[in-house]
Amino acid sequence: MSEIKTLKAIALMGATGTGKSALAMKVAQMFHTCIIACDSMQLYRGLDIGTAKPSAEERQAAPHFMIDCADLSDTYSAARWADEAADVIDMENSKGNVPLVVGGTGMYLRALLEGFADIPAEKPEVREQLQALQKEHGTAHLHAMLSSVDPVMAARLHAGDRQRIMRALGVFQSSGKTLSDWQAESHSTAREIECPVIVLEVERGILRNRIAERFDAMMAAGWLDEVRWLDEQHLGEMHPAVRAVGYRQLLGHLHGECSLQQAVRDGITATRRYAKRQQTWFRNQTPDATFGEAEVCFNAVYEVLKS
RNA sequence: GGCCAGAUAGCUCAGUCGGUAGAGCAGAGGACUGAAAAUCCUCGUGUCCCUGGUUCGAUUCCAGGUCUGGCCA
Repeated sequence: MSEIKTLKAIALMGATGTGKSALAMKVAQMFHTCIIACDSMQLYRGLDIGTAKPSAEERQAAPHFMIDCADLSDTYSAARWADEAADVIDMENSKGNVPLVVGGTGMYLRALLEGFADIPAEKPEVREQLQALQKEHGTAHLHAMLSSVDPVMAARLHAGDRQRIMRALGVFQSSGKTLSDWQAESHSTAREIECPVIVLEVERGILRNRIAERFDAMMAAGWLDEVRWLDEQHLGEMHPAVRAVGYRQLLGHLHGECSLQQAVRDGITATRRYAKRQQTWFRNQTPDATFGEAEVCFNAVYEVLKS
């Protein structure tokens, strides 16, 4: 039994394109601390340009964690990220550092701060069967299945929400216990952590322009070659990387579904919608956070780190 | 200059046999407990181009005008 210690970190979150990484770099250098990427895509090796991954120089200027820590063949999850991030925080704390958790993946931060129910992994063959069923009979059929097995969860989920429905069925068929029971009964993996959350906000209209400009810059930097490489990995359509914003649209073009120009346009739109979803998340799921523009966020981080 | 076809939501268009109109996309808001850059839910009043005519009533029919395409000169 290790003694219970309180982890200390500070989270700087924000939608894609808000400039949180640049702000985090500045603060990390100023206080000689490290950055833990809270990003579900930057952790994959090979996805560089399209994920706006920090450059080698930037990673040298300030230590970064949870970047390039997985192969594309790995299956990552919020819980796994949270466990590994917590280890990094622990290690850095013991060196006297308060790490900056920086990114836009809200659920990963939630997993770190609140923990998840301790549910055993789903069996891969169960998942495959469910996917086949979904393809053949549709999502509503799976929802009906869930209703007979876990009515509590079924009532909570919309009949079209295939991802969550498949998760709920997968957990039940793998463990013999319903997801709602797991979530209600199981002890949480929550750890002791002290981590103020600061959310960098940028006015929607400005963010929209920035997203378009950045998308073009990524194209100019050779993003399409990266997507060609990704295509050659033959990951299958369920892999997170091939469904990621921008990658998905550019893959569509490579598969002859539309012109490059159209793929870029659709990719920009998809990125904007993603940013909007992130803003909705932070606005409503992290109500205790400090919200503001760069200066407000800098001051908030400064107040925490100077002590 | 002449002829033809258009002109309806931010965009592409449907429709109203004359009773003031609706889809897709875009956009906005929301949900979110191990794929989350995912997955899903909700939201449609707009001088129906302008002016006049017919009519109880015109966005719809008629005439003229303006603009945009196409064809002919």
